[in-house]
Amino acid sequence: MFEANLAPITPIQEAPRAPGKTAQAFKVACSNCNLRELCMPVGLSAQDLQRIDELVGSRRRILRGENLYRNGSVFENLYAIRTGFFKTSVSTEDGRDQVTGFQMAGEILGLDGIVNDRHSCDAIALEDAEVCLLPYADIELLSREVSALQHHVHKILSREIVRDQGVMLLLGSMRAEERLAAFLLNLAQRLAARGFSQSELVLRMTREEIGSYLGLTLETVSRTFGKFVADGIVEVKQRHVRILQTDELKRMVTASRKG
Amino acid sequence: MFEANLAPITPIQEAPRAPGKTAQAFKVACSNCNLRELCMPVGLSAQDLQRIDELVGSRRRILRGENLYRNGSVFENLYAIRTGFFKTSVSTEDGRDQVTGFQMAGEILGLDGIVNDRHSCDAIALEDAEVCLLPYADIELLSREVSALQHHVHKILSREIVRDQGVMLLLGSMRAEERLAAFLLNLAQRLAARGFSQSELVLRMTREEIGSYLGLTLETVSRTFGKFVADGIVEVKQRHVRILQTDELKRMVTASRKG
DNA sequence: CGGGACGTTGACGGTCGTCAAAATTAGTGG
DNA sequence: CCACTAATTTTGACGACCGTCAACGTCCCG
Repeated sequence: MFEANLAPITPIQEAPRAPGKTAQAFKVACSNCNLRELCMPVGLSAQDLQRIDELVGSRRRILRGENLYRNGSVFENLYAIRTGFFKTSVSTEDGRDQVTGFQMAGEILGLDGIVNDRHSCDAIALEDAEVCLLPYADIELLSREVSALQHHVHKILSREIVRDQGVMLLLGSMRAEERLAAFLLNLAQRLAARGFSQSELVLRMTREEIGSYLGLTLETVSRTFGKFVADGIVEVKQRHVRILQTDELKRMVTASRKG
Repeated sequence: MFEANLAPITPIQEAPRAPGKTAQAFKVACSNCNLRELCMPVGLSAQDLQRIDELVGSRRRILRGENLYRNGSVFENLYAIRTGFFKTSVSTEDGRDQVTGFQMAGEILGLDGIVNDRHSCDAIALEDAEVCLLPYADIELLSREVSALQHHVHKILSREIVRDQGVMLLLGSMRAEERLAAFLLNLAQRLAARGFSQSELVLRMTREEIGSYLGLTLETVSRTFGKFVADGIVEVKQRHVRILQTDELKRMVTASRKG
């Protein structure tokens, strides 16, 4: 509903790594990346692909709870998520804050920074993560020469705008049950597009973060989960959710309030 | 709060026109347009400016109530508003709908269409309007050569994303009074940036459209206006609004719910 | 094992949605 | 220019939904 449909790709495989050993500084290569179909334009020539390989500067690891960037910090890069899970949130001086999205592998972070050369929200890792740095100046340079990249950048920006419209629809016109149903369906769909189960998912965020995203309190989120369980629509064990009746969730989102 | 601050420019002057006479097909010239500072990159060379002049195809008049484009229609152009006032709204099959924004002179419409080659919302004129057509294919072509244009397009897209974040904050965490206060301040600020009065404004939209935008019912909007009037914060005569205490409106938006 | 973060559940009340009716304005055609 | 109808706005009464506050339970990690 909020994201464009993505063709399923092979599940993400993390290279096994000896415990305690620091991550090797792999040379980044989009051409080999199994997230390529999510991040990159399709139908590139081998030559263009290589130039984009060179564009991607390096990777950065972010630990759970750390900021990838902060509201007000200088904007220099876009970030492609390789592994891990993020939230973005905006806040006001007086402490009100609002989660504006949850981002997973293959999605792009940092688009908010372009307009003012500074970021306008916080991006925080909800689990240990790794991102590819995409220096914005290089993107502009290269997309002047590779029109497929140019168009792809425009699409990524436009997709975010369309996603935001969906969130506004949710926040402006849905009730608690509809919001949570839409949230679960959206997560499940995006995970499925990455090769994960369509019906089984692990929430990476707290009830409070879900509530902030959906414009609800954590108590309402908890109670609504409870109602779904009582109705046999989902099973919930802490952050593990199994969707039993996808169609019922869809019906809730689609059903008009007045009908 | 939602839009970047814009330097005030001279008020918009419509060329006087004999009644009943159809609008002349003016040759568009951005270089002479008094909205230039809103639409266009700054610091262009005369040569680049001329090339952008040529990019702008033609103008189109939209009558009040007509669609500039519809959800699902093919995306071909961006639109720069020359005169008039628009709303954009998304809707679901079941009839739920949500106003996602109100747009005025100097602002750009159509960004949602880039990602899927089709528009994902409706854009409807709230008063008779005139827009400049910006063929998207030409924008891509030219912005490969004029880097200032390229960057400007990115900024416009990014600005919309930041604006949307602000709307999410509003819808997700503010109460009725705070929402309406933020709405009025935002309108007043944007009008002031166009050379209009900061304190006196004419609403181009119904209470229902305001409500849809703010995630409220039209009754709540009406009642909240009534409360503002009773408190001496604004004067309201139908769609004419005079802001008497800007600082009080600001206080309402800034004040934490919990404080 | 203990402390803290997180989640659940209950009671209560406020905000705002719903329904209804009246008032005011805008729009249309004679 | 006026009458008539539709659209918009206002106002009231009522109650549902969900926020608030509080207490308790559970999980995780050092």
